[in-house]
Amino acid sequence: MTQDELFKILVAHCKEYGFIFPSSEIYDGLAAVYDYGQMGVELKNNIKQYWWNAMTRLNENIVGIDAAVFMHPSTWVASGHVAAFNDPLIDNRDSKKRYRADVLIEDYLSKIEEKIEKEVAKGRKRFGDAFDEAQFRATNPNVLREKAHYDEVHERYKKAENANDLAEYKQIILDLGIVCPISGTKNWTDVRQFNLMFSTQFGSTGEGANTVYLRPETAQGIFVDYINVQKTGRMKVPFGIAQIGKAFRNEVVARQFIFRMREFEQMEMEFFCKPGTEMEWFAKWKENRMKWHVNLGMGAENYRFHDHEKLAHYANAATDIEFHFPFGFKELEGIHSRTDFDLGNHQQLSGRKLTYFDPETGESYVPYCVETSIGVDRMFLAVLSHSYKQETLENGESRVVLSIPAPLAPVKAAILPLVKKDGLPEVAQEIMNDLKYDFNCQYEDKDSIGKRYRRQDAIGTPYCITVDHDTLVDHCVTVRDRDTMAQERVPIAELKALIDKKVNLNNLLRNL
RNA sequence: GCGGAAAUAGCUCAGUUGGUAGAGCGCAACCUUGCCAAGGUUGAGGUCGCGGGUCCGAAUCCCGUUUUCCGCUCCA
Repeated sequence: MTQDELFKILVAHCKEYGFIFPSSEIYDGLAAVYDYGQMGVELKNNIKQYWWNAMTRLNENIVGIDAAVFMHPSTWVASGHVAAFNDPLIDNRDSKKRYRADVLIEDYLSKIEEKIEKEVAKGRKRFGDAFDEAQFRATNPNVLREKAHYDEVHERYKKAENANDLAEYKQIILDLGIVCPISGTKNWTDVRQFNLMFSTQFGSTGEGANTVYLRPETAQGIFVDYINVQKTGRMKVPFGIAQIGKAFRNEVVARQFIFRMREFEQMEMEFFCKPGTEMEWFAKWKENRMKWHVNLGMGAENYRFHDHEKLAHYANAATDIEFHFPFGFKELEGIHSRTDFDLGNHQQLSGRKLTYFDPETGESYVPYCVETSIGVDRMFLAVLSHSYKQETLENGESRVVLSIPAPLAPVKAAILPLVKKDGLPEVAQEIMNDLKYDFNCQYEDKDSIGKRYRRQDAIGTPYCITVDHDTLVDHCVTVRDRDTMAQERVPIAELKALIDKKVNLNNLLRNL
C-alpha cells in the first residue's frame, strides 16, 4: 500500500468511525471545512489537555488566557497582517503560473539596479585607482538612463501600491513588457487581490458598521493582553502566556484533509524574555517542545527540525518541528523568535506603554518574545496517521487498529458482557457505572465478542473488559490489551488502578 | 484560481448500445451461539451530488454548478 492510498483509507476511516466529517455534508459540504465527530472531539480534547497542562501546570511562570476571536482592526495593522495578507496576484494564461504582481515589478526593478551596478563595475575596471564612483554615477550616460528608468518605474509602482490600484499594477507589467519566466509570454490575467483574512461587519449593517477580521492567528490576543496579564498576575520576566483557540485564513487553496483548513485551531505560547537572552530561550523551547512530542512514543525518527533560512519580517530565528505525515515530512509546529516586533508595534500604534521595569537591574525595556505555535488539527492528523495500522493476524485474518497513545485515546475502556443473558449485562453495567467517573467508557453487548474487539480496535480503545460466567463466581474479568491482544484475568476491584496506570495523562506529563 | 479525474444505499462498488436501481458489508429486531470480524429469519434505507437541455424515455448523452482527489499556484 502506498502512502497515498494509506492517506485515503485514513480519511475514510475517520468518517466511518466518527472522528472527522466534511462540514455541512448534507449540503454537499463546504470546501476545506471539517467537523470533529463523537470520537474526534475526545481525541482532540485530550491533545489539547496534554499541551495545556504541559505548558501551564509544569511551568510556574506560564499562565493561560482565552482571548476573543474578534479583535480591534488596528491589531492587524500592528501585526503586519493587513499589509502582508493582501497580496496582489496575477496569472499567466499560457504557463498557468501565478505570481505576485508586486514581486514581478520588484524583480524588474532589481534587474535595472543590477544593470547599473554592472556599468559601475565596468567603470571601476577601466579607471582603476582613479575611479570616482560618485562622479561616475552622476555623469555616465548609461547609468543615468537606467537610473531615470528606475525612478520612473519605482514612482509608478509606489503610487500604485499606496493606492492599492490593481489595474495600474497590470498596466505597469504590460508597459514594462514583463514576461512569464516559464512560458515567456505576456498573456496576463487581471491582477486580483486575495485577502487571506476573513472579514465581517461589526455592529449594525447600516451606518457606523465597521469591518472586523476573524483573527488569522491567536498570538495577537496574547500580545494585546500582555500588559494586563503581566500587571494583574504580577508576572516577572521571563514568563509565558499560553492560549488555545480558533484562527481563520482564507487560503487560496486549502487541501490535504485537515492539514490545511480555512478554520483551524492553534495552541500558542508566547514567552517574554529580556532582550539579548532570546536565543537561549529559543534553544530551550526547541528542546522542550521536541521532548513533548517524542514523549508520546510515536517514534523520535518521525520528527525533525527544519530551520528557516529566509526569515519572516518579525523574526530573528525560526524553526519548524516537522512530522512524518503520509504525504511526507511537513510542518507540525513552529518555534519563532519574534523579537520585540509585536509588542513594539502595538506600543507604537496604541500609544500605550508596554515596557517592563526590571526590579533587579533597574532597566526598562520592551520584552523580546519566543513563540511556540502548534496546530491542533495537524497534531490530531499526526497522531491518527501514525496510529492507523492494518495488521495480519496469526490465523490469517486482518484487523485495523488505531494504536493511539493510551492517554489520548477517545475511549479508554469498553465493558463487554460475553453474552447478552445470564445476568452478565447487569454485572457489566455495574462495572461501567463505577468506571465512568474516572474514564470515558463504552458499554456494548451487540454481536460476537470478537467483532466487538475489532470495533474497539478501530477506534483505538486501549482496554476491553469482558464479563463472563466465571465473573459471577470469582469476581474477575478478562482484560484484553489493544496492542498485543493479550488477555489477563483481573479482579474487578483492581480494574481502576490497572487502567489508570496506562491511560492517565499525568503519567505522560511526569516524564517531561 | 488553472488543468486532469471522480460523485449511485451508512461504507466499498456493479449497473451492457439510453428502457422505471443491484450486490457485499454495515444498520435495526428476534432466534441460535459464545474470547478475536459466526449462522438463520425479518426489516429499514437511494428523487443515482445539484440545476438545466436533448429524447417517447436519462444513473447513462450534452451544458452549467457544487464537493472531493491529483498536478500547478498559494501558504508573511
